[in-house]
Amino acid sequence: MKGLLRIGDLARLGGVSIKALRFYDEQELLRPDYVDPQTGYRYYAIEQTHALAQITNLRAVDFSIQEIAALLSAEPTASEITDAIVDKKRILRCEKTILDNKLQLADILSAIITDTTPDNPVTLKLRTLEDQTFYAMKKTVAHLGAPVTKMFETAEAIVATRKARAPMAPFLLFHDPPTKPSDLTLEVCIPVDQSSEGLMGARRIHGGYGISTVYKGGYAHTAALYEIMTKRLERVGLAQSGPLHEIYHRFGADQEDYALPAKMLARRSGEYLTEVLIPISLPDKPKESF
Amino acid sequence: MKGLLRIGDLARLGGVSIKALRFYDEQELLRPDYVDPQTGYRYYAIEQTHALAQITNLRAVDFSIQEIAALLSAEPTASEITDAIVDKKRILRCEKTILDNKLQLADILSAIITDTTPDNPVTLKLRTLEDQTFYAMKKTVAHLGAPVTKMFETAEAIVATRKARAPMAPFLLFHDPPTKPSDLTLEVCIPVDQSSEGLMGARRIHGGYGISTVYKGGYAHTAALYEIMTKRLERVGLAQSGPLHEIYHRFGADQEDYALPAKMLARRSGEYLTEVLIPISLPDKPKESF
DNA sequence: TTGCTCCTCACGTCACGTGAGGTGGC
DNA sequence: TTGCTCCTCACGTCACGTGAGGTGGC
Repeated sequence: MKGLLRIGDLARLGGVSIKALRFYDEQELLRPDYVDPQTGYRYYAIEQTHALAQITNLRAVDFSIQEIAALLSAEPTASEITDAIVDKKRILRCEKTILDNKLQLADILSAIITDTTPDNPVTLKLRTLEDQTFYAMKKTVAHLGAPVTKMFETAEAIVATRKARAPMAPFLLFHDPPTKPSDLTLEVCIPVDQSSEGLMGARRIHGGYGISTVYKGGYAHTAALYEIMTKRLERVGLAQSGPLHEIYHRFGADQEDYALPAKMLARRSGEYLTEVLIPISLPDKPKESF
Repeated sequence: MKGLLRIGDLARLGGVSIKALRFYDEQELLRPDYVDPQTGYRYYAIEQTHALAQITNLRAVDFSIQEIAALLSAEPTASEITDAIVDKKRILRCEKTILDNKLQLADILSAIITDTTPDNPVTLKLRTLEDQTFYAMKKTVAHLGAPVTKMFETAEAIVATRKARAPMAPFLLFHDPPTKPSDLTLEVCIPVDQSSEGLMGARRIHGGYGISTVYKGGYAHTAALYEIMTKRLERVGLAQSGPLHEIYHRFGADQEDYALPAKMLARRSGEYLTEVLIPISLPDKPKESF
């Protein structure tokens, strides 16, 4: 095969591995100019260094093999390729933001861990909060307990009549510290289907980060945990960026017509499962989608 | 199983999938508190939410399952964990730099592609240059041709006597534009083993980026290609950051005692394979190792 | 009882890398 | 002829996701 390159020659010229070339062949991305039917040896023309360069150029900026195949098989114009590169740059910037967020979370995690002492062993969890749609009812009440239960019953009943309940835990937003003795402004939140965004009173929370911890038993613990957590945030230099969330993963409810999954309910308060969550802000917000 | 969580409960509380929990079980990272021998059902204690939080916290900052298993199985102190996080941050920063480089390369690639016209169809290849050790001989010669051949012969012979030849293509650095009519300062470079760094005249190039193209045939093309490439760099706003490289992938050589692989050699100049490479600089340098 | 939860396989992901075991080419 | 190159399987990577097909639990 005079004038043709063997696979190893092209690999060296193109700065790729032989295995990569065999893979590109298999993927029909770069077929050899000639394959010896006897031996299976692949032979490439010198001009194929340019085809290979196109592939490696795009690989160098994170195009996948599939993307390259789709792009190049259509005999693209220069602007079609540069448009694709613009799209790819957007993705690369998203990935940078994700890394930035991880670096921030790493600092937060370090701080939290360093601050964990034997007399303060609560394991705090970094939480990523998803976007969420819920039905909200906000009120200022004299105290916790019965008035809040009433609010939840009313809210759940309203959502139930709309058949809009999403099977997620309901939660309570504290617009005042839970240690405040009276006139607490609270917001009862019932997750609803995304399709119910038009529902009166429906609200949407956008994603973010928080730290949280879960406990079992009656609600007496929340105030104490909140104090521990806010003190740690202070020591660690983190700012609370929103209202305290109390999330009811398992709780008591008398009425059966709420359309709640049975596993969310407990008969005795000793079986309750409650998450205490404090939102925190990172300087850069995560991009949620590519 | 009173008081224990089923896998779905823990998944919801921890914000992970059931599949993830089964995987952590299989990896012996988080075993259920109890497994029903009849049904295989996994049951978890509520305290395991904290163990799960440790895992998800580390996962959130890019620790692998193996790393987490190794770290947590040793009952680490707080500072052992934070040390590991510091290491991980270094890696995350490296990955950010890599993304930055890709973004830069994307701009360069766009510019190169946009600048490709029918009367200027040379496919330029983005090249990543590896660190390389070579034997270098620098001289100012009156013209190309015989004096350069002589330099290569001398250099190859010296390297051959040391048995230090690395099986890579030799190359020539142009410290003047190849279009200069006389008194060209050139540097002949013969790749040697890394172990030969102490060799007299051995030099090391550090990695970087370049653009290059390969051609077949006699050396008459280099000057013209250099002109085309530098003009394109100018139009595109890129700065040449080092001497032109002429890399001899397949070339003529009379003597047999150079210890060169036969496949590097050609009998007729029509069979020569030569790469013309211009180094370019990116604002940020790549980190070569983690 | 029905529907929901859980179970265990088995396979897919992405772009090759790493052998194993065997043959072709100069 | 020897050593180098090349060939084709087959398997591994990483942390699960996606079914298939079947059973347990309230």
